[in-house]
Amino acid sequence: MPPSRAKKTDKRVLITEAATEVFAEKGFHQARVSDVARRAGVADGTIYLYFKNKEDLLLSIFEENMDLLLAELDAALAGIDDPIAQIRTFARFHFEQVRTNRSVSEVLQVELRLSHKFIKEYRPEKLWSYLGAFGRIVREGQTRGLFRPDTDPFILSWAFFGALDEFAMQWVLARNQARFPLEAAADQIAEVFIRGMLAEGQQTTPLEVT
Amino acid sequence: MPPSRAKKTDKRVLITEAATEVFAEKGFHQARVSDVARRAGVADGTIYLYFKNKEDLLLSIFEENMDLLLAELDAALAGIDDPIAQIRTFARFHFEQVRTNRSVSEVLQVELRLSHKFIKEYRPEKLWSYLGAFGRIVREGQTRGLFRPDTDPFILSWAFFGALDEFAMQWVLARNQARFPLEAAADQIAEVFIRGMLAEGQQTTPLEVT
Amino acid sequence: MPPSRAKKTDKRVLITEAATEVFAEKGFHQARVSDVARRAGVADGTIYLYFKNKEDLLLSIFEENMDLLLAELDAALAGIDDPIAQIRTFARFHFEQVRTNRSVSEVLQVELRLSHKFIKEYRPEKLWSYLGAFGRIVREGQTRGLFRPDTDPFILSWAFFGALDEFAMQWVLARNQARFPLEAAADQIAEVFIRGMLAEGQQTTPLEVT
Amino acid sequence: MPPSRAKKTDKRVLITEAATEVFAEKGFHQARVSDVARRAGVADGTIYLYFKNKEDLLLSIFEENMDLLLAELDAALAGIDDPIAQIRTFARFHFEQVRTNRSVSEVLQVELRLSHKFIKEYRPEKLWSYLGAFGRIVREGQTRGLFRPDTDPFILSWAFFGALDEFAMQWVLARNQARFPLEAAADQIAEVFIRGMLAEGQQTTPLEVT
DNA sequence: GATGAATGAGGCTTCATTCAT
DNA sequence: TATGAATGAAGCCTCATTCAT
Repeated sequence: MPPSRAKKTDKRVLITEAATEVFAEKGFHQARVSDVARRAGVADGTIYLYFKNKEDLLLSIFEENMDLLLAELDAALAGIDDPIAQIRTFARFHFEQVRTNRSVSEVLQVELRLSHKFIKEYRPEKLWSYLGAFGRIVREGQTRGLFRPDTDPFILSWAFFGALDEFAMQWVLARNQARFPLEAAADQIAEVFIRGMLAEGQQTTPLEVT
Repeated sequence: MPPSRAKKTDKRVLITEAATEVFAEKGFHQARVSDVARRAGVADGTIYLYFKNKEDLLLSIFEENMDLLLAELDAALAGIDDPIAQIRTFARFHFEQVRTNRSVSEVLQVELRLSHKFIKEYRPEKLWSYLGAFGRIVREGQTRGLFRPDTDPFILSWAFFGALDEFAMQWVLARNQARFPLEAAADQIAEVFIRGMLAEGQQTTPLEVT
Repeated sequence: MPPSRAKKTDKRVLITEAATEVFAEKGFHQARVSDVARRAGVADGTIYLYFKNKEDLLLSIFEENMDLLLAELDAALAGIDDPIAQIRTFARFHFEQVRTNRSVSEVLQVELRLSHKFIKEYRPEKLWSYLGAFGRIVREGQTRGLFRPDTDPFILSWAFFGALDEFAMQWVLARNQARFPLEAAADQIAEVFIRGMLAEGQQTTPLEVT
Repeated sequence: MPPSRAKKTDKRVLITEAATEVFAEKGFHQARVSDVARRAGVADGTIYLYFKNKEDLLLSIFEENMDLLLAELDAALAGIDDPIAQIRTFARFHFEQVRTNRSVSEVLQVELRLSHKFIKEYRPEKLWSYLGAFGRIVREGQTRGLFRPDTDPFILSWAFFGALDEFAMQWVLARNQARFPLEAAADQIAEVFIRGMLAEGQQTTPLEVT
């Protein structure tokens, strides 16, 4: 890779990471472009070499982080066959991401709203893919007779995501984060959704301890 | 009621309602204070007789509607003894509010969360009592041996709220709202949480059709 | 005096006194009309029954306080024949007023500037009368051969007033007012001006101790 | 000096000078920031790259001119040994500055004093060194037996400054400036203070004509 | 006379974006 | 590519004044 191209990439990444942090700390509207520039160690104008405008920067963060998230989710679910185990893994995976990339998850929360509301032409398809993974698990479970056929995968996808995300948000916001134990929550939420969808006569596989 | 007091009250309400509509339509940041004033039929300055600043106006909308919401939630749950029925009622109630007060919901769901101050300092405390209602239902169900004793009412409160709230937000934001059927979602989500928490050997009471 | 007229007079005085205090504390531009109203215990609108506008209120304070000041200065100087003694009395009188009516003197300081600068048609003739008293003393001293004929009463009037007023201002502003001893200053300043104007061969009358 | 630095400096100076003129002409409160910007030939926002806000701009004018003034006063007094001659020079210097920098004086004399912040928090400290020069002259005169030992240098510093300053203000404000002859005033005021402080048996050195 | 809620013009300030270097 | 000084549109908010009661 020629050094010039490497440099270019570096700077873009630098800006993206800085923006993620700044947006997470101050909120998108409260954050100034020059804050991002300072944090990234570049000049204000440099940002406009890589992004069309402030909003584009926000969407890019969303897109890029979701790409990463999706790839990792796929990897996490890859080796698992049992839908029940997959749901548990999904929940744990989500909270692990939150814990590891706190800023990222904070920004995603906000963007979810911003992108829907103000950017009419923008559709958060990456988010749908994320949810789609849960929908597929449910449908697979239904096919196998494991889950009730009358549960709606689409509705429950949003519900499951909302449940995880709301708890994650509380954890992010909490002064005392011990009040919001992520691991316990992952298992509790997964368990409720699993049992809640279980067909008559089926039973939960035992929870594997990690 | 003396006319002068009535007038005073009217004007505050006028402004709050106008602000709710305008914020819902254009978004908080895109809305100008003078837009709200015009819609309310008052002068710009009048707004500042009742609200400290633009953000205070936004937070007041939350404050006032939450008070109302809590009172109505209590009323809705009041006559019901069965925890299972209460959960179903809770879910339906939440979505009914969303549908009935669409502008209000839009502001609560979307605009408020873009306020950094609201998110970071304000929200958790005010939601506590709304969530508390669900927590109480779960604990009562546990006491009666209806729900598993190993479910955590606190975690599930946030999860339940998150599930409802996320779906409600999608409905509010959706261009095609038929994609997000509120009644079906209420029952689906309630059912999953109920079954998900049910103790061994217990069974769901049949879903009453409204 | 009919009670209604007494009442009217009372309220005007109330407002004037409140305005003097408020203007002294916050400055004319920083003070709000409603501050004055609150301090006076009247409604905002009431002020406009007695004064044309905020500026008129300021000028009225000036006029009224200067009337009082002039009358008292005349009384203080009345029984004194010796110009030298009169100058000493003038200086002491000025500082006594400052000490007694601190707010008044603060406001006069500011108004002096405001009135000159912004109210083109306004001429602070009351101030000129105040200064005129000093000019007359000087001229009388010259007539009697006590003071040098080549001192300019007009110039020295402003100089004398400036000397007194600047020191008074420092006293007013000082956190530690002991640093600015008014009595000592009165005598020092009077003495310098007296000796400074004395004709050759003349000598100061001894300073009477009060 | 590199061109970039020169340009930056230029713009700050440009703004300061424009502000001085505009404030002198219209008064601080009547002047709009955009007036200053237009006069300086810059955009409104540019002013805020160099000054915190409008009042900071006003205070900066004071700050910068006082620094200059002090340096020039020191230079003016530098070659003179005789305290009496120094006092005359001081007075002439003060009025010469006023005449030469009329706009600056107008701002310092009038506008600054309408700033509550300036008056209450700022002024005394900054004047200290200007006044200190006079105090040192008096003390030197006392040491040499030229001035009475019972004159208080501190009190007379303020008095001297007040005398000069008051007359200067009248000159600045006067419609007919011939009424306030600066040279005559310089000599009159200096003479009064010199003779006023002279020890018994001492006599004034003759006034050198410039 | 007295009230004080309402008015609304006007200005300070911010900050995303540009562009000459 | 990178810079960062400069831009200038736009909007929140203040507060002197009015006027219906």
